[in-house]
Amino acid sequence: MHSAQSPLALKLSNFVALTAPELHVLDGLHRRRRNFVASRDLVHQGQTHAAAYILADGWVCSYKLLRDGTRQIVDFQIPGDFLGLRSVLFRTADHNIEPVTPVEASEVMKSDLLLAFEATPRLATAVLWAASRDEAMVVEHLVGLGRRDAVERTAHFMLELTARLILVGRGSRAGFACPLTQYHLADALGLSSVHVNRVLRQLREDGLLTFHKGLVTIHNFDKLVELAEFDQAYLDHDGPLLL
Amino acid sequence: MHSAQSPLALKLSNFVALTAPELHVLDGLHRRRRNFVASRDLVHQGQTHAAAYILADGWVCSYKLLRDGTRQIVDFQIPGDFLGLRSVLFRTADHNIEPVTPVEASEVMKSDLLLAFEATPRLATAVLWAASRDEAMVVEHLVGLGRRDAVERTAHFMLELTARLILVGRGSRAGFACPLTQYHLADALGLSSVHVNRVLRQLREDGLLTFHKGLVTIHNFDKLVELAEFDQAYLDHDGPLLL
DNA sequence: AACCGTTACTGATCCACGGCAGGATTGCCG
DNA sequence: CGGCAATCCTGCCGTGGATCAGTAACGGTT
Repeated sequence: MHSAQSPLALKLSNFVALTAPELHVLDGLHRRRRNFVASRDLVHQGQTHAAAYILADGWVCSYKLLRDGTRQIVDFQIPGDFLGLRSVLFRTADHNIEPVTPVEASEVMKSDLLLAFEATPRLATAVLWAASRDEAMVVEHLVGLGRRDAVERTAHFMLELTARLILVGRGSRAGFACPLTQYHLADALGLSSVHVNRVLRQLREDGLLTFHKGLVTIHNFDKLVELAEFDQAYLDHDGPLLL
Repeated sequence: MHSAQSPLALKLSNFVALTAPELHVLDGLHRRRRNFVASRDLVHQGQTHAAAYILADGWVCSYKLLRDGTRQIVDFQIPGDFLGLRSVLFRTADHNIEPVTPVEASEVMKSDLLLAFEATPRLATAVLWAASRDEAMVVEHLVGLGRRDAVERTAHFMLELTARLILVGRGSRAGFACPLTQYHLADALGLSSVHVNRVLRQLREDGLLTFHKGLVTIHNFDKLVELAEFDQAYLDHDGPLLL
């Protein structure tokens, strides 16, 4: 048995108090460790039969490539997140997945997952809950791209990351370690990298947040939430809150 | 037994050839008919315990409201689509749902759905497939908001609608009946209604598509696909293609 | 008929953001 | 040490689309 809890177990324990046998089953999913280097695509558009993974360490991003060479990052995955769940259930992948950092992940096969779910239904519910939460975040992302200006959008994005990282014990309201470049931010936020730089400067000058040297420092959490119109519900989960 | 096939049955039959008993089960979900008038919200943000529906006739939209009064429409639902699946599985709704037209829908309860899935696993797979397809469309929508200009985005959106409507027999490559106003388009595309108007004019002047009097007429399908960088895979499904 | 609400359409002005171009900083590698 | 590649940062100018401020066309209601 591992000494430290996996990020996934940590995340799920925010929603249901997991029993020892459940934790054990979860642990069983983490055999078959694999490592990937940064920047070499892990999955690419059109690929059939990609595997699914649970991220143990490192960050990856899922993105779509456009004809003119630009790309739109749809989502980042951080430790504890599932990776390519959809593309394992269904035919070909419709997007690319690229490691942002070196990545450590556990390959999970469809059958293993289904077995685990059968053995521990509460686990299945918790995973579904987490997946549904991720989907809600994609929707928020969409809303941001459509209706928020660059500053609000960036602030919102940072808060979202904060909320997610807190769940896996890798961040707090004071900040977190962030391996993203300004180019990554640009591709995710639908901005040019030049403009991202300006936005970050403004956030810094307004005393809200600093993005520097792989470290995001939040100086004024409440003002940031106010500015971004961030839904606090993501953060206010004092203990397991599942049905 | 109903004389005409339900839009949902029609849609699913694009992916799996449904057997008579499967169709029967599907039909059973369509008891409990309900009607809604246009424009009065069917579900609103924060509402707990909203029901799930299968749309039989009419269009609805799901949107998020922002502080400044603007809104972002995340998706439209057309006949054959599920409605609020997520918000029935999980606690409170995080978005609003508004009928665009008068709507006829069948209320489905969690238990009914689960029973139907148990009885006919292939049905469950088909529904999952459809849901996953919808999710992919939300992602495409996101990409459009982030990285496509107004004209491309509008063109892409129209093609997406076309593809979806074809599946339920309410459209063709020549066009479809469209109850949306230019304000709806604006809220979905992240544009001002003024600009939507200009974009539609340009599409019309370029001989690509006309949006007039509740009718979308496509004049040059191929050029539209080219302009919007639309993924033809959505349309090329000659017969059931599911595992 | 006169009235009203909704939707479509247009022109003038403004500004958020993109594109380009160049400089500074860092870290890596021989 | 010097050279190279990322990444970060900034100034200047162009532009896509927002905003404002209307007009026009169309039911529907009384």
